[in-house]
Amino acid sequence: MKLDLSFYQHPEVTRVAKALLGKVLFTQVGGQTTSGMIVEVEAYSHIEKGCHAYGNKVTGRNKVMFLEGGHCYVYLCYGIHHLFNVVTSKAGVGDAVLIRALEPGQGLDVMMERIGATSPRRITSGPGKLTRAMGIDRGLNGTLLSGPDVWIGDGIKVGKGAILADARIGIDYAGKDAKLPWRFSIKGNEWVSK
DNA sequence: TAGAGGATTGAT
DNA sequence: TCAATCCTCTAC
Repeated sequence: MKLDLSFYQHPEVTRVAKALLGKVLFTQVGGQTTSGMIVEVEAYSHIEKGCHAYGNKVTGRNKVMFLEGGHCYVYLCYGIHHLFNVVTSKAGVGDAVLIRALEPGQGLDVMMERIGATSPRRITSGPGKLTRAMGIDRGLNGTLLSGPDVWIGDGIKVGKGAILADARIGIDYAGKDAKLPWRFSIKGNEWVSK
């Protein structure tokens, strides 16, 4: 069951980020269907420096972030890794949630083959790896999560007490905004990134 | 048009 | 701790 696009259009990006924990991300790429439960996310809002949309600056790369909630924002980092984000809020705002880790579900053998792993352990534990495992690349940038290629479905319910909030990773350049506790994960889940 | 740097990862 | 690796943004 795909989530309704209104799910993503809530004005508080941190609330959508927490609500995404326990949901299941599906992709259908190259005729192969893969899925994984979301266990770790980070929220990014246009009001803070860690975000590509900071200062309402629209560029060729980040323009997808200013579409309405429910779009995919996929971009290349360090020339090597694709990172997968879900745009939230209304059109013109510039908020998004980065998916950092999944617990593998359907299509395990396909994901292992894409990573080149022989064991399912840690094949989706990190934002760059999960996109490779799921077959996500920039061809999906700007697509809608209600489409046939990538979507998010209902999963398990994660209670407030089971959510761990921490500082985000790899954005030291953002100054004090780097300390915002906007990384959310499912407490004790073994698939969370290290 | 050139130069710098990045929401990462895996090897040293 | 550091290199891989290339796209994006900024400054000239």
